[in-house]
Amino acid sequence: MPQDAAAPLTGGARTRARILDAAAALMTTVGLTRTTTKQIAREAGCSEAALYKHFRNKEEIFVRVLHERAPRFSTALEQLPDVVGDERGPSGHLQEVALAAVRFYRRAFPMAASLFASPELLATHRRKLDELGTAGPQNASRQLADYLRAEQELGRVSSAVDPHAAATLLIGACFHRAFLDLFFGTEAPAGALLPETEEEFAAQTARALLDGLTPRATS
Amino acid sequence: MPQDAAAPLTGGARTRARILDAAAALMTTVGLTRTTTKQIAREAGCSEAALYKHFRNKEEIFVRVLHERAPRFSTALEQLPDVVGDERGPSGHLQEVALAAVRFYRRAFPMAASLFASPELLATHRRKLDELGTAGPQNASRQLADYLRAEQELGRVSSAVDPHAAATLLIGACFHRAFLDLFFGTEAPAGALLPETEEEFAAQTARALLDGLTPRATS
DNA sequence: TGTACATCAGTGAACGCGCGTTCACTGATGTAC
DNA sequence: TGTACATCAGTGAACGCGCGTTCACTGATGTAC
Repeated sequence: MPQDAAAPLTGGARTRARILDAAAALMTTVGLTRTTTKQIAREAGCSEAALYKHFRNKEEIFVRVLHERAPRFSTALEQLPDVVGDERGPSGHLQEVALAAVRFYRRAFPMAASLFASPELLATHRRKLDELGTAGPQNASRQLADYLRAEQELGRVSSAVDPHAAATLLIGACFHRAFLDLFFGTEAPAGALLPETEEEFAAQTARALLDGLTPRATS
Repeated sequence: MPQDAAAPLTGGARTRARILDAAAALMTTVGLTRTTTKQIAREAGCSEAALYKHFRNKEEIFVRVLHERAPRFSTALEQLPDVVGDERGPSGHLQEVALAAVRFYRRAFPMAASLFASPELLATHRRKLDELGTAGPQNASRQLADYLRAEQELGRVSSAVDPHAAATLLIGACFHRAFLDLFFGTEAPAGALLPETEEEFAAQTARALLDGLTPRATS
């Protein structure tokens, strides 16, 4: 029986939670393979031996982190089916999704990068995602494409375009932006490499997607 | 005096090259921190001790790999300034850039992911890129944006759109697609997660960017 | 109520292994005379 | 030409350190009678 998330954690469950929190934090800051059991224990405030009361070994800790601490894509994406055709319109919703996506990817990227440091862990994680069916990194653009398709049917988005390709553009841009954020770090880059705030980025990117580039003949 | 790349490598330089090749290959397949000096030596066909005749330590090997073996973005991107206004048109060139970008990122991504496993290495690499000035992950979209801006001035691309945002969309989509390729591995996914070939992806994505989504009033 | 025992989260200290690195050495090549 | 020496890429074996993991143990809590 899984622990009710709302119930206060007692006894061993609290230590377990602290271990997962510590591992998740270290994973995103110093990376998977640089994270040692000693570090996890120190950050979790317990002994190294305690780790092995809750997890079989180090790899299981990271597997559980991926399952229980991986950031979830925000409500913006999940609520898209409910906002089809509403008064706000595709532009506003695309912008909101873009903003949520950048923030999500910035938190998820280090974990994803860590996976590439450990092929077995990547395979394990991929298998779990397959079993779940609805999760996985390809699903953000799929859900966004569904929304665009629905808006197409209402005539609020041009029917000429491939919704999947358009969704891929937006999600991809956010993914890339998150990478750049992480690559250049928090400090403001002197050369103004990333001049926009993330809000500006979301607005400009969503707008560029909707505007398109080709001049139309005024038929 | 740097070694002429065309000249045949002799003596020590050949071993050095084999060490870098081996380290680059392992870096992209098993990841930075999983790569041991023993593995590098085995793959390079020399002793571990030989590594230390050519490099101060293990980290220097990876630093040199990043400088000397990092994949370069293909000619497609560098030749953009020369194809402004030519008969092929923005559509064809965007498609070509997209294809080159996917292939480039698929090779570069594991190296980038490795950087996140080692903050010091990331800082070192970023400093070097700063010194070089013209390199770095933000430059692909910058160069593409320059091309779009030039085509705008010729009236072949709508002047309503932000070239930087549009370039960001295309480059980002390619970056994301490369990630998905790597995440799901080479084997064909049963659920048809990535239905398109990379050529189809490039064509559809470039086309979606040019088409835009908003229906225009026929003024 | 007290007593005897079971359970279990958690610990300090130790273990062995594999890692990056260094050591003393070899053998081939170049060079001065 | 031969001889003596310098240089240097490369080696096998060893080193010490830090890692993940295990061990015997403790102390708190629960429970049966």
